[in-house]
Amino acid sequence: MPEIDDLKKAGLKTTQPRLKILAALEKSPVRHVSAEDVFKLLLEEQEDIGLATVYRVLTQFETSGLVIRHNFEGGRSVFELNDADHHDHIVCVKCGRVAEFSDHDIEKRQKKAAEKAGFILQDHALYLYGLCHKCARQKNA
Amino acid sequence: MPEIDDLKKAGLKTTQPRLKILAALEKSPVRHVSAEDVFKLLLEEQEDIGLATVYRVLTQFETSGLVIRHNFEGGRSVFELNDADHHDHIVCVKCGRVAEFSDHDIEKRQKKAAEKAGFILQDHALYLYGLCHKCARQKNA
DNA sequence: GTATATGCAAAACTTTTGCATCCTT
DNA sequence: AAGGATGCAAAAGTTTTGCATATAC
Repeated sequence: MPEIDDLKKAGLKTTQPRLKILAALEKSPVRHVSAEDVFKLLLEEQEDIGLATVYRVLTQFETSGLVIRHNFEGGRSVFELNDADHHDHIVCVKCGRVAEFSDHDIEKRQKKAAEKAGFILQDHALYLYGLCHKCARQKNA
Repeated sequence: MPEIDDLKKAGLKTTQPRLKILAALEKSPVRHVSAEDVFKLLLEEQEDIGLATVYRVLTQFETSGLVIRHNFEGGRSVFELNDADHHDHIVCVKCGRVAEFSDHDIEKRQKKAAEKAGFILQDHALYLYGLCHKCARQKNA
């Protein structure tokens, strides 16, 4: 059970809710999910885990580096598993689909820009917004 | 009164609340403000404008391009006047100070990345998070 | 005068928290 | 057994909305 090791490494007690939430993130058909989404995924599998717990656990996961929290447009947080490979995101403004990309040069330039502004860079969020090819085709609706 | 022209150009009726809110954004000592911040600025000047109106007007301003809405970490939206010069932001995770920068190369690479992913780029948000020089100095507190 | 905008209060949403109970070690 | 985790419900924070009244053109 690799999930147990993940939790231990994160310094978290291996409880049922935490295991289930981690499994839900892994099994989810969509990689980027809100707390509500996770809650619903668990409901579908008859797992009786409260929404408050989902929020608490996702926040702990974020703190321990297991997941990444995003603040896309729309007000609510979305989460994704933190695989070691860093990447940025492009979100379709019409259908919400999320694609990922990464660009080493952009990263380098970000660090430089931070230094120039007198900051020690700790983190960054780069979100592109646009129309995915499917939505671009159907201008209507 | 240049503000009147701004509103007309934006296709908005020139009402007192809209003028006052626009003026507040211009006069604000801090460039990046939340709806609540605008509301308080107006209160200080004895302007009796409801918070709901502030939200409505800021959203209209966003739609018409007069202001830009940001979703920094922390859950609530912050707004800034949309001066023609585009720039990105770096936010101090400790004191909340916001600095601005711009990098033409990053912009170019964003457009390319979007194309590569099959998207038509419409907008982007690049937020850097770190410690400003003041907060980096005082590691305590 | 007519359509639109505003204020107020209530509602809608997302996220957090207090507290009694349950689970992990 | 002891401390931390969970569930529930209530609260807190932000943003939206319904509706009567006021304002701009």
